[in-house]
Amino acid sequence: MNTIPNTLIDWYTAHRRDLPWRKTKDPYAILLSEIILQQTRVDQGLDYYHRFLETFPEVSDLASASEQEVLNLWQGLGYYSRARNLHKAAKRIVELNSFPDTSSELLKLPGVGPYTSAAIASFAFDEVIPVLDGNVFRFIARLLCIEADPSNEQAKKVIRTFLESIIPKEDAASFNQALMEFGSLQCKPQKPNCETCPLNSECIAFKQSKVSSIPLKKEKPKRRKRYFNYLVVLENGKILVQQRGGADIWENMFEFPLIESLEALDIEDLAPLIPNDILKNASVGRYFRRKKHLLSHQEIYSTFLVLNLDKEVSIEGKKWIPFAELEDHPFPRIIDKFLEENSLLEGKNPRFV
DNA sequence: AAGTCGGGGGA
DNA sequence: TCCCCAGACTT
Repeated sequence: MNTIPNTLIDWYTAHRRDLPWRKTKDPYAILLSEIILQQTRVDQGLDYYHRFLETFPEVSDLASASEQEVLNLWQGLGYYSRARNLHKAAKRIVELNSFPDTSSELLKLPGVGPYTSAAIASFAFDEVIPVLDGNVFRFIARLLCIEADPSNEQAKKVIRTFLESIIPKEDAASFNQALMEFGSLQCKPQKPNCETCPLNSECIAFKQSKVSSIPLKKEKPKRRKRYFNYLVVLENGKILVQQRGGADIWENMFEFPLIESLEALDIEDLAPLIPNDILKNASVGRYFRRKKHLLSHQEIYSTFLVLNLDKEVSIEGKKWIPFAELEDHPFPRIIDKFLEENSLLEGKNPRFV
């Protein structure tokens, strides 16, 4: 008889991608990969995984780094609370003197939720527990024809119960890998290849022609519009930056002095809002008009106004850094793009000066 | 239970 | 443009 697990494992053997975190049992490396891959496609996270392992080969290396170093390495990947929590988790593991080796202990680590704790417990410690990520939800929801969206806790419960009833006691890890890989490559979101699917005869959604409508989609929240007017304040090869606070996007990351407004501002509207301690010594340089930057819940319109100072004045809550030290500071993409486009990351004077 | 947290690749 | 990605945390 050909059970679902057997079918999946056979499919996996034939179609699996060669991914680095599948070649190790090191719980730290697996933790790293799982955190990086939260809400992130494999090809987007791959380089970060290698860089983190190279920079911090062991969990103790990560634990003894500064948060700024960790955020700096995470720069560009998004959802930066993952980096801050990963750093906290590493410190916790070092304190514990041993790596948590059960899903329930792993669940206590910051940034480690139901999916990630199950994944690490399964892949690193061979615990018999099913993983339930977006790929698995989609696959099983279609197989059982569960018309719900992925945030539906009741549907997750049904799916978990089903998975627990079929998960093999021996090599549950391969079964879990196969589950996710199948959801990702075969039972994919758009245009799944149902005609050649080895499970189509058992797929209720397929029989009922409901595959394309499962899982249900949640109505997308509207993006809040924000207007970020950045001041690019320069003086003798240095630039003025500040660190962002909490309770907002990009917590603890750096940016230029910011004037946020509820509406789009013209440069005439902006001028009177520039802090006096900056403005009084400044000559106004180039003005970069609005660009749009999309986040999942926000739509940010940015402008950049260059101000050249003739002497370095100290400004409360902000610090001057030489161009060459920009690369040591974690910036959100909106700032990093500006730095790139104007050659500021090369330690030279920017293009517009 | 709903809102918030990034960024990018592909259709 | 829209969709969605190896989700978790806060409110």
